Amino acid sequence: MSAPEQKPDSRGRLSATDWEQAALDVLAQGGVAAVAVESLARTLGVTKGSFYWHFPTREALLKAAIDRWEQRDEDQVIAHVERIADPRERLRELFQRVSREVQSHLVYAALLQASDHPLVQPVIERISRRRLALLTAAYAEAGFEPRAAQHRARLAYTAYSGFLQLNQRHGMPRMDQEEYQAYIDHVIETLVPA
Amino acid sequence: MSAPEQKPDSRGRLSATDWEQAALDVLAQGGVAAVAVESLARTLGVTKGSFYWHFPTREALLKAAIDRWEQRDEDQVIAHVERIADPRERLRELFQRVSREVQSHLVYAALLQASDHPLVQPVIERISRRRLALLTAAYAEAGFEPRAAQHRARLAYTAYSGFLQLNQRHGMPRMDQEEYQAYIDHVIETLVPA
DNA sequence: TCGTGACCATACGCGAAAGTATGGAGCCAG
DNA sequence: CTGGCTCCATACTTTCGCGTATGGTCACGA
Repeated sequence: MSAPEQKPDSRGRLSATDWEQAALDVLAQGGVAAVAVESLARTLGVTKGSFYWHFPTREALLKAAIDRWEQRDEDQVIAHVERIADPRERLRELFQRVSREVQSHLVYAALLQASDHPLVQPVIERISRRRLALLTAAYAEAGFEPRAAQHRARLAYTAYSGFLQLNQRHGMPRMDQEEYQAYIDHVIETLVPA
Repeated sequence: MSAPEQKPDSRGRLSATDWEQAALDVLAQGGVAAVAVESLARTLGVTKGSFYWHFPTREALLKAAIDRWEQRDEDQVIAHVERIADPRERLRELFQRVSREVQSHLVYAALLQASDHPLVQPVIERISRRRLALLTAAYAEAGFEPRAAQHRARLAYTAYSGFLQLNQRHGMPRMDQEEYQAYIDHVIETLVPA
């Protein structure tokens, strides 16, 4: 999580990938605004001169990092989850993954916070559609009418995204593991047909 | 919504209240970042010189505007809603108010987006606690076990806040009035005991 | 060894937005 | 009519973060 780097090339030299990874780290914690080149450079132990060799602009880094995240984490989660047949299990797995794989969801929460940014707006829209479609299909498959499936999917998704929002920095007495599990169970019990 | 101002004093002179109101307007649409003094000054037809007479700093305006909003809208909504006896009606009324009184909820959505800001963080935390307590009490009153009431309240609140997030600028094919109503009905049907 | 290219440091320019200094126009009490 | 108070304009300084210009170092192949 906080290790120096992975490919020490020969002696401290960095690659574009290193910058993208570092960008994702600070993005998960400080939001989009925290992805600043001079700040990142200090974190990586170099100066701006390095950055502008690898990337033409800050936006380029942001885009590269987000694309990287979307491919690596997001697609992987979708692919894994959509293999589960039972929709009840599918929803459970989705919410369970919020506790494990914290990093990925922190990035998503950060992107949600900055959904007005012209660069993340299409990403959020894309992911929202995909996840909503996933949930809608699951509910339809579980016997819901098309209209009801859509509504229930929207409810589940907004509950998920609102949950991420609440468990951000702003207070809200951090739930412990036990209460969290109990909450997840309650959600599944409420949003998934018996 | 876009009227010049309400208290033209004698000839164009502004008061601190005018600035706060204008700040809330742009806050609802452009978020916290949109509350800039020179931009606001242009909107009001004056210059920065005016602003820094009424307020010592930009943060002061932000705080005053948010406080104003919290007292005027938030407290009023809470007071009105908590008078309703039936929790089913209480929840329905809460979600219904998202369509009417758009302005107030837009401000809340904007504040949610900027929940990392040191000035809005305590506000969000305060409001979240209050609304969660309201919902928890309602569910408890409706016969839920204390633990279940807390969970259901959390689910309802996160669904609400996530819903606000989805209906921001970022795409998501704007629901029309009919579909919106159908969705609300579905939510109530799902989250409120028969 | 030489030189070329990858990677980085240093120093600067620049634009946006906050905040400051100061003066001016209008109104009201005396 | 005059002094003072309120509200605002103009011009300036400061800060911060992006981006640029330019040169330096180290490795590696010919």
